[in-house]
Amino acid sequence: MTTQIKPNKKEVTREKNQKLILDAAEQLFSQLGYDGASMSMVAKEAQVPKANILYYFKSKDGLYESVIDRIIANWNLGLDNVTINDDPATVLYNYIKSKVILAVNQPMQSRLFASEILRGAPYLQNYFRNNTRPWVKQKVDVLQAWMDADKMDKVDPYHLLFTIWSTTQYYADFQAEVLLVMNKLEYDKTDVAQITQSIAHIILKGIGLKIPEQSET
Amino acid sequence: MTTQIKPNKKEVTREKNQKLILDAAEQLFSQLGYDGASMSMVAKEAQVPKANILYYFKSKDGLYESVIDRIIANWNLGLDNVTINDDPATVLYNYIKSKVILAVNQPMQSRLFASEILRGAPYLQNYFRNNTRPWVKQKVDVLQAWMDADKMDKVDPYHLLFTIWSTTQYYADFQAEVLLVMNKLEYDKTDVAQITQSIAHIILKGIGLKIPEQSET
DNA sequence: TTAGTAATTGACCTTTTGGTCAGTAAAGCT
DNA sequence: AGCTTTACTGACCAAAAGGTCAATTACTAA
Repeated sequence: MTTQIKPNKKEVTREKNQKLILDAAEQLFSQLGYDGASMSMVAKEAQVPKANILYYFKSKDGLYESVIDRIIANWNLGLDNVTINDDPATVLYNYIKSKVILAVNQPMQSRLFASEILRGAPYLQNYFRNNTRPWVKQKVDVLQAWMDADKMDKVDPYHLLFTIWSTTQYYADFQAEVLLVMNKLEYDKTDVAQITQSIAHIILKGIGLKIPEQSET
Repeated sequence: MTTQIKPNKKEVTREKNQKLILDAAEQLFSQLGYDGASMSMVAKEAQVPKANILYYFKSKDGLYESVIDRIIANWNLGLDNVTINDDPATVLYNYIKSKVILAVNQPMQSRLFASEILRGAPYLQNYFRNNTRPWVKQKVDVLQAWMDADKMDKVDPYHLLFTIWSTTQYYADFQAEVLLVMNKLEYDKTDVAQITQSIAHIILKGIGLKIPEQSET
């Protein structure tokens, strides 16, 4: 006899409504920024009374924080379990590729983070301090080891990471500019490959590596 | 006998006050974004009555537009007068260097543009269409000519430009993140050189060029 | 000087903002 | 079923937003 988990209607509807609200808030915050999006807009978008949002999330700040927390929870920084024994070219190529795919297909979250950082990252400070910084430190060590072993050029590993982040995120955060300059209405399917190829070519060759053979998916 | 330009006290004070207001607005908009900065904050910062701002600039939109216009007026896209006969390495190295210096020393304007683009560039659309796009087209042609002449690797010239823009601007727009990750309080004097060197190394080598000999300033 | 015009601003207005709260509805429990 | 507790929400609020305007204060030109 399996232990039946109590359905608990209350929790179910609460979770459902919270998801509705968080989805709407995420979209609006990423589109309009913290100050640009209002509680009533979120309420309207989520088709939920405004007071309900306040009931769940206490305040606008609370809602915003919850949105950020949820993104972080699903946020994979990538490059997991990289070791000195891995092949730098393969690892970095895949990292670039995955970041470009993310930037083109799911720009919202990147933009939310971007607008948050632009304002001094009031809500992300702890995240950067406690998560990103140690994560970076670890990758930097691996990069340094690769350099010491002459597997790649000696460049500042921090700036190398920033280079990868900036070039890839650019296509999400500055999408409007990219499209205007290139005179396009939206990214098309060939763009992901084109962008990945260009960035990977420049960065990998730039640190003395070769683009690895394409692995079929 | 030199033609004496009429002092015209009215114009003088108007210009002086407008500068005061625009300076304050530029700072606040770049710090807090369009929605985050209010007219009364600008008034307080500029030490001018709020109604005065409205008198000069008609509306918040008008003020914002004037701020952007002024930045654009002083905005030098760089890479002027580049021709096929120039040396790609020198030209691109100097471009990267000047952009890094700008990013580190005057991040405000870059951030204002960034937050504008993040929101879909409502006020910059025309600028991108009428100025940036043709400017880019011209540089792209030169880059393409260099590639055709085998002076550098064949990569998509648009994405090459985006790569330069993204990597350099990153240090202005995402300064908060960079500093947090690197555990610094602010950029120091060595950073400009360090950043320039890292970016130039990766990008120039990445497109088959060599960093030119340092020219003394 | 002085009339005419433009510049300036304190007081005021409407709308929207984030947020509260008292009352109602809906579970949950025995 | 009936009682308790939690979930919900319409109505409301003070503060702040952007913006107007009538009255006052400069300037300028004759």
